[in-house]
Amino acid sequence: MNRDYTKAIPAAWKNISRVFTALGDEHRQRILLTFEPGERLNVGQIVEVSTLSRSAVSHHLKILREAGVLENEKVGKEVYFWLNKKQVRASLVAVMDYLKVQ
Amino acid sequence: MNRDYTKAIPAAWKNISRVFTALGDEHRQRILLTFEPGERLNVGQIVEVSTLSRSAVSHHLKILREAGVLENEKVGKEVYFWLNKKQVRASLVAVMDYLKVQ
DNA sequence: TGTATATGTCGAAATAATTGGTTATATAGT
DNA sequence: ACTATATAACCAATTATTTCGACATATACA
Repeated sequence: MNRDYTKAIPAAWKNISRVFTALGDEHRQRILLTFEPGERLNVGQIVEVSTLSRSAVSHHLKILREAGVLENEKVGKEVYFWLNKKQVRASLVAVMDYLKVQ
Repeated sequence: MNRDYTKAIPAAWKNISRVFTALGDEHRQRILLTFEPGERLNVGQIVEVSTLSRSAVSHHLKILREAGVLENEKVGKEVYFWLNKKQVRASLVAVMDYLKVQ
């Protein structure tokens, strides 16, 4: 029984766990599932197929970006987003390691 | 670009994604990290090392149980919880498959 | 430089989740 | 049967998140 975890959560876990916060919202899940493998989409395209306002989409994209789930790059006026496969895989594997589930 | 996902989320994904909702809360993460590999803890033990009230802990345990992250069994007066390793691993692997990140 | 377009940010209101006291149920021991 | 203990369920208050309009910034093009 690890009593320490009631007070402090290890830094390594904290970085990993942001993925869960990011993916724990249905709107953000919908955004993620909108991407086809390898595809890059700009904010306007995501807003277009979303039921949310532009600023709400922007908010969710920020959370996904800060969690490392999405990467982005500005190209001219537009900002393109894409799935950071490496980061997502690494986070999920790290969680499995941490919880010793493999 | 998958436009369908803006309206409906596939059932398969929905089941998987409950894990994220469950693990997206820091209190629930703390509870999970309290378990040592293979360990079973009853509610009283978890409350004892938690900063939350008994009813709050009970609530979080319910969410973790409904997401399939924890399993439980009543033994006498006590209810013991343990990590459902198989389920957690399966969910995380399914997410990786779904997002084609491997 | 002026205008149109794309996106981000801020703040207040709406919405949802969390919390803990209270009550209910079930079990074990006397 | 009665009492004590463990836990779950319910509900109201608090707290956190989400949402969207309005404003700000940055780029492209005439």
